[in-house]
Amino acid sequence: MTTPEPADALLNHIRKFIALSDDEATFLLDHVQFKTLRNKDFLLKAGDVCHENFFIVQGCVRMYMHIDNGTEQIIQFAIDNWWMTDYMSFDHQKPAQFNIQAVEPTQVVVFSRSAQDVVFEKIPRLERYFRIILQRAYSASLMRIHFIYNQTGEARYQQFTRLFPDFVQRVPQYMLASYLGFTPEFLSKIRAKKG
Amino acid sequence: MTTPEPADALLNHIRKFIALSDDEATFLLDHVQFKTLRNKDFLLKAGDVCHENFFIVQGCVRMYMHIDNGTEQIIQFAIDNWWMTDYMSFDHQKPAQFNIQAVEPTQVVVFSRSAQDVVFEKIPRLERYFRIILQRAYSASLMRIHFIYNQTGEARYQQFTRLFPDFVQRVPQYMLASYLGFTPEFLSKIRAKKG
DNA sequence: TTTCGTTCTTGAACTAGATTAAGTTTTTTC
DNA sequence: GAAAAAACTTAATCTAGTTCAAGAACGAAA
Repeated sequence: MTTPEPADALLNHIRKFIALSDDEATFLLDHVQFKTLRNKDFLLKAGDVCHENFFIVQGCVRMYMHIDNGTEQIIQFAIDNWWMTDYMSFDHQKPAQFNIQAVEPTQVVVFSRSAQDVVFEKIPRLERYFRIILQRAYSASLMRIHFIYNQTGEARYQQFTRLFPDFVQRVPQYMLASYLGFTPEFLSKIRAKKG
Repeated sequence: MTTPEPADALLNHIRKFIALSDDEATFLLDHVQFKTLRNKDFLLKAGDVCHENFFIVQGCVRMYMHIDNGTEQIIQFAIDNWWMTDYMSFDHQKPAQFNIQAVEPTQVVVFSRSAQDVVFEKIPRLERYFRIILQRAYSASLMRIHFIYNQTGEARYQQFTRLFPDFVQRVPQYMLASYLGFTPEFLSKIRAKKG
């Protein structure tokens, strides 16, 4: 099985939600760029204004923040077919709070704020696509808050490994711990228990 | 100062984000209902399919879930000028996980799923409005996850009272505790410290 | 193969917050 | 305005998860 063309990955995903004529697809593709990232390459650094939205064709990126004690807090991962950006910065064109960085070799589609304005003007239906995407992302993040509040760290880890067994292999454990909201030491302890 | 007409409250809010002609406004208003809730009235009960999105004109509602031990987990509050629904249920037309209930006398605009389909068809620009709203709700909920992970319960309470001093008065403390992710007993302790 | 940096593990001491169980105050209802 | 219900407080005990500190394993580079 071959890796899909980045352009096809994007169009296929959009067409799961809205109809898009060939002309519209061409217009859209004329307004995006394709980019290949190595591990640890940055898409956004905290403090910079975020001018782009990113669609992950293949690979994995993380959104994170530096906190007080010199450590990092991972807010989110994005894998194949997810959009990721710092919407706060993207929307208001103010300095970003978050970093966005590849955690493995990753292919992305880059959709700039200015391109978005042009494309939405020409293809208003595309707003619908993003509305639906955001609706899902939003409700997923509310469910995540629910789980954070009502499950122990251990239960969250078990659930995560059950839902994304392959993904757990792809990122270092300390990143997983940060994403799940506890320390790497505690994750080690959880794993030790069931070996 | 008089309470704004519900219809005006909705139109004013929409017009902060997109242009809306008088004809479009009329068309939209023909497809929504207005509803007045008493304290504890339900907009949605877990298990039912959610067919509506709600705009809070004035008042306050909470979204919550029953959990294992007979207690309740509050996921979200919505006050004036916020939309609230169970997007998971609304989107897929599956049974809702959440309850949505008034916590004080509240006026809402009811925008049904079927009306939404009709209205989006006629006024595609409105998708833009919801896209922007959702973008903000989503990024706010990511920030919330960040704070849950990186601040103590006490710090979250202090921050919340600083940001929404009037709101703290409006809801019972046990609801605030649940929203902030700790027990009512712990909230009592925090408050005792600084009296 | 050695070296260096990064990631992972283990254990002991500690703390934020939960739980349980009364008791008290406030609000609602008849 | 009494009774019942709902909301809040206090204190003792308990635990999930942190912090600190050291060492072990792994991987990349040279």
